[in-house]
Amino acid sequence: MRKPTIQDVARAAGVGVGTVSRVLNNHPSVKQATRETVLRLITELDYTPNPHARRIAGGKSYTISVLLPVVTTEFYVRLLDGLETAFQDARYDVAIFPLLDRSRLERYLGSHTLAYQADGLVMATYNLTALLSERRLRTQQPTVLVDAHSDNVDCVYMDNVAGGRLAGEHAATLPGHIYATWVETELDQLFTTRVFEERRNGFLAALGAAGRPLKAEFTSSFDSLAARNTASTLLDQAEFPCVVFASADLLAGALLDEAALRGLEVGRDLRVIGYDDQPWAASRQLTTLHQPVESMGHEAASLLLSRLGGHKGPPRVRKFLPRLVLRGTA
Amino acid sequence: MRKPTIQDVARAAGVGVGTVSRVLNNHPSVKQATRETVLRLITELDYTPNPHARRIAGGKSYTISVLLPVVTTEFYVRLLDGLETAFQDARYDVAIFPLLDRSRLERYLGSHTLAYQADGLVMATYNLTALLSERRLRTQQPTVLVDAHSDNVDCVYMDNVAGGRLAGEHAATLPGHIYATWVETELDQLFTTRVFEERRNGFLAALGAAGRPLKAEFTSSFDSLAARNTASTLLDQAEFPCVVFASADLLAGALLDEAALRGLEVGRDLRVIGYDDQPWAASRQLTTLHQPVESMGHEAASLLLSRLGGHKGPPRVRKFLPRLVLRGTA
DNA sequence: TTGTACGCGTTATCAC
DNA sequence: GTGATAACGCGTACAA
Repeated sequence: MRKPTIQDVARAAGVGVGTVSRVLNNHPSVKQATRETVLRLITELDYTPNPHARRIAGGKSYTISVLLPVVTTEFYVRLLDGLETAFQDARYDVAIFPLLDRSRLERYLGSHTLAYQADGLVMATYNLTALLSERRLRTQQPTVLVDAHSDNVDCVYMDNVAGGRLAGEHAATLPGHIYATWVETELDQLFTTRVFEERRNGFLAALGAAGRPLKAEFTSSFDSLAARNTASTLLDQAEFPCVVFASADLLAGALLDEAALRGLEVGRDLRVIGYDDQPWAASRQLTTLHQPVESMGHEAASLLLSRLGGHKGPPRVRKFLPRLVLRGTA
Repeated sequence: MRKPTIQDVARAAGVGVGTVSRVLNNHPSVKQATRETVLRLITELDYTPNPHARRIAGGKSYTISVLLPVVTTEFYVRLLDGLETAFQDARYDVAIFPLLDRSRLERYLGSHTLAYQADGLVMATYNLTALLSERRLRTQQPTVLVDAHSDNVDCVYMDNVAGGRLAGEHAATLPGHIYATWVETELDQLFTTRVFEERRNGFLAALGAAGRPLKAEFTSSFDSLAARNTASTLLDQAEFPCVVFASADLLAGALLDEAALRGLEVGRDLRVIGYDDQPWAASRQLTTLHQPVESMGHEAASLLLSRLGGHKGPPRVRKFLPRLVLRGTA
């Protein structure tokens, strides 16, 4: 059986194709009753618009390219979730382009994808605008940066300095020595991120303002084994009671594991502040910093969609603040 | 200035649009002279066909979805290179769908991408056919598995057992105790791979056949810090001369670093056999196993394209053999 | 508020 | 071999 087309829906609903199209695109000038009839028949026939036909008729691709580094992280899953939800509501497709390697960026630039496949561009974590603009011939499509800074294009990012500060301010209210663990910035082989540097700056500033010293700090790479080792080293050297700012929940989790092994009472001998609010954080009572990542993705989409809608004006910046979630561990 | 269309090319070349289309699609029935004229004008006008128009006219999406786990690895870069090159030659687009998370698979299934965006499916490393077929309503598109096994669909993969065996056979010819290092199989948080298990099986079989014992083995997670620690531990315990099969070049590299630090003469006191033949392997004289990953990607594309071309018949299996590259370290 | 008809840039099917 | 021309499914201006 053939896939139903807009014609089929129109015929079945006893209206013209124009009306169906208007319903699809949320045109205000459709009578409520008609709209309902059409919508009913759309679901009844299980009709889905053909995106290709739409693109050729509309002269747009209704597609957004998302360039993002390849790191399996809660962060990117949630970011994509926010982006995709918002874009899908606006009937835009999202084409993900994972940057595994510098050569892959070349491939993206070289393919004709760029020219046809994307009305807009979302770049996550890395600001590749310079790289792009020097290579791009004509297609200078609207761009928004996520989790990155720029003076030239719209961008949204998390305020990691503020997050570190929140952690520091809270830590300063707690008794005992203060420790911290950071993540090595080599997130993948090619690029680096500065988020942990920023969290550290905020944290140190807050401690300084409160007149509390940082007893010692430790660095780990971002994997569970290394996290466990770092936790072990820290607990070997620590004087109790103490409070540890683990700048990623992965590190915080390892700390909790190791503490349990040693019979330390978390929340008393050892207090832990995490960062990320991973799904498991609540059940383990982890006090941590929650980041509104989906909202950030949503906002990024809004900014881009407004540009696609013709919005002119200077680059806009949206900063998102993490929120300290107080639970049992600190 | 508007993008040139097939009409513009036809007019400029003094031919009909049909002819231009035939040239584009490599139809044999075009006179050589005409073809050349058309091709010249295509480049002159900088014409690129509109893929959306093509899709609606052709009734196909000319797009292949590639589902792959998110691991920043030489392997996937090269695999994608092989796949994309082959598909682009056949004028197919590649839509990459990184599986960051189980929820993302749901998103893929839920979107209408599946129905419209893909004529075929490539699944790398994980066999998700069961998951897909139970969810899919009608669109049962041709599928090929890469780096995974299946009895029901075409698949291509590297013979890791053979690779381990090659390493073992070579190791057995060398003097000294034999050690090995493996990688923890938790490649990412959700799925696991069995490649190291397979390499180990092959390696042990070869040693057994040669009557050589394996003195000791070590396990590391797949990151440079852990690799370095493992290398250090191994060299602490090893008796020299010895030969180490490092089942990933990352581990082999760490071993070379650590050996240099201790003043060990590689190729004499310590012999190292790696696996992967990373770009840096040649310059460091690393004896290692080279995998024809691009070829594998190319073959996967060929299998899928043949199905799209109407090929019927039982599932085909293509096994690719790694090749031992003898350099200085062993 | 709604229906009709045209156009988008291709491919495919005819005749020539 | 090659040139017209009819689809393909949708958006949209225009008329009603």
